[in-house]
Amino acid sequence: MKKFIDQISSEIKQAFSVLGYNPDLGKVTVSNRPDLCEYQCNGAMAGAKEYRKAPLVIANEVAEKLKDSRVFSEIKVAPPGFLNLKVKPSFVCAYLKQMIKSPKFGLEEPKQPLTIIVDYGGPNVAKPLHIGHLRSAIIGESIKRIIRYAGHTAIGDVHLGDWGLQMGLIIVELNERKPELVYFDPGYDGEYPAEPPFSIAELGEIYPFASARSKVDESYREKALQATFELQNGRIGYRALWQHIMRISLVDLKENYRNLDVDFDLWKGESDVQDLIPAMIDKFKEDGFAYLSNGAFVIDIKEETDTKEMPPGLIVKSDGAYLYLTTDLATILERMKNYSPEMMIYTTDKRQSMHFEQLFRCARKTGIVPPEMNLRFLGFGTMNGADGKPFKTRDGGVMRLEDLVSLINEEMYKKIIANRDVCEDEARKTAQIVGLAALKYGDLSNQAAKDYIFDIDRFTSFEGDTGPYILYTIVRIKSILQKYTEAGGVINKEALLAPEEICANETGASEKSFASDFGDKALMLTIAGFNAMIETAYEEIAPHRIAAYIYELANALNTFYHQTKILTEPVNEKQNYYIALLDLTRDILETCIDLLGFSAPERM
RNA sequence: GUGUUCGUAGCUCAGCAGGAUAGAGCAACGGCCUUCUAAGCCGUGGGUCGGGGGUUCGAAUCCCUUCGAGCACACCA
Repeated sequence: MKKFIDQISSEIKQAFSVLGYNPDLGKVTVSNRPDLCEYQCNGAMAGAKEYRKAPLVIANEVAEKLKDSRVFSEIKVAPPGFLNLKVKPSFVCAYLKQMIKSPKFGLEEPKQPLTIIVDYGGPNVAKPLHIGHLRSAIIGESIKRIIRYAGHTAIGDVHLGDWGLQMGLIIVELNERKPELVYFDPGYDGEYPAEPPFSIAELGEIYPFASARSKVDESYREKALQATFELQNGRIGYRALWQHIMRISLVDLKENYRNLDVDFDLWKGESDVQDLIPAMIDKFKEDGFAYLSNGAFVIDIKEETDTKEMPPGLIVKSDGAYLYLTTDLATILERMKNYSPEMMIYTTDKRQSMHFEQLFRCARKTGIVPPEMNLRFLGFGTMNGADGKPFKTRDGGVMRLEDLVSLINEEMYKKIIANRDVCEDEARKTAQIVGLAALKYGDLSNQAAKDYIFDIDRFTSFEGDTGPYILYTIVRIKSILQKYTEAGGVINKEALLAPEEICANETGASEKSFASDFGDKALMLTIAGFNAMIETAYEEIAPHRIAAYIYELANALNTFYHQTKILTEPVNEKQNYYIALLDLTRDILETCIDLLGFSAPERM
């Protein structure tokens, strides 16, 4: 259904048009002076020059034309030519009723649904997930859900880093520690053991150790590079070892992502496209895109309009090994073949923007994707500690994701038992739900591209613009609705009568006695903006739009809540109306938090 | 050096296809619970939107310039 603001706009546009002005001048925006009006139109000022008339004259003409409008209860002209608008409660109620009947609260389905691949998560196999992986998972998951809600097909791919140097490092380190293992014997031709020669705990410890050593020990690093090369070229013992690493790690990764309520459709990785690479590179050479430079194969991607140096894309290293770019290109090739998507979105740290610029240019230039293909890089900022520097543990190390999650859950648990009388089990469960909301909302309420300060005290606070505050609002609504139905009430979703209709049944009450200028009007208008907000969030791929919206909606609800006694309301029509409004607000809030990737408990 | 992102209240952040008095939250201060969850609501104080130019009737928002910060610049991912 048409957006609320567009419906208002078309009313004004028509007036402009009838008066002989450009209808586009009638565009309406939400007021930035809520003390004066609900919506405003600035078209009279914008059109003054073109029509050589004073803006006030134009504005007055339009206001005169609209004085019997079915939409507006008030149209005022303010110098130098603002049109200040208030909407009739009956008009808003009618809109809300229609929202309730429409799927997705009136969000229109796209004319052409797209297939969009969202590449996020990006964990490296055998490396423990740390907080650096958190943002990719949280943001990507939300984007995927937003795309789906907007009516498109989204395919989430975790895109594992399972084929790079870290594998070589692990192999070399393992060789140092357990040289007797058959995997390292080139002459071995028997079956390899089914049981892995290490535990997940060992694996988690081996990588950081090896990585640190490779940075100070040149020959060690050389060995790791060599092992990486041999793994990629099919050394059978290394492949067997790699299988073990993969199996153990994946179990752990899936567990971690499940705890974050992050879910991937595809568990593809760099290794999955290795078979495609040789042919792909041959084709690049054949077509004249790839050429030899300093012993490596590169693709030139400079463009005439470039104002910066653009290094060529490196496809094959001088030692014959492949790189990030190679694998990513092959991945695009495979995705095109399997899913023919219209768009691909990559959610990684913004420091990789150069890489993606190279990747996208290579893909277009070599024809792997058609020129009109929408390839988007959504780089996010660094998560910093309270000091503004990259977040570290107290002893200066990188914090593990699971440690961070339990830290927050513990904090939540303490607050819950301090404030409410609940049993241990429920407190733990609630802490987990609220903790995840705190974490995700804290992240997603910021613009993704910016760095942000991760402040555990702030995020886990129940006050202000936080996840827990949003959940608290939802729980409040649920509590009232539950009491209402327990007392025998039946929720009638469509009981949204306009105040004048309710007042018709109530002697002596005026429309002003409630609704028109009070909390519930603001609440209704916020609700009416839902579909417009979702459209923006999708177009901008911006979860923080949703966060801002639900904060506004929660505020409107709480204001309404405090000035209205709902369960004790004696007039039936009024109470039904309140209940319907609460019910709708809860539905929308829960829909929105689901798009951000978390949920609300029944009580907290 | 080249490019890029960004400088908004004491702190953390919104607002940026130009609009009226620049908004929230935290922190500070003051009110509101015998009645639907006070983890809430209402209110007060706090800002030359880094500086300087320009475009415009009108700029935090667009353009130029300057200062400051982060990040990236072929054989890691």
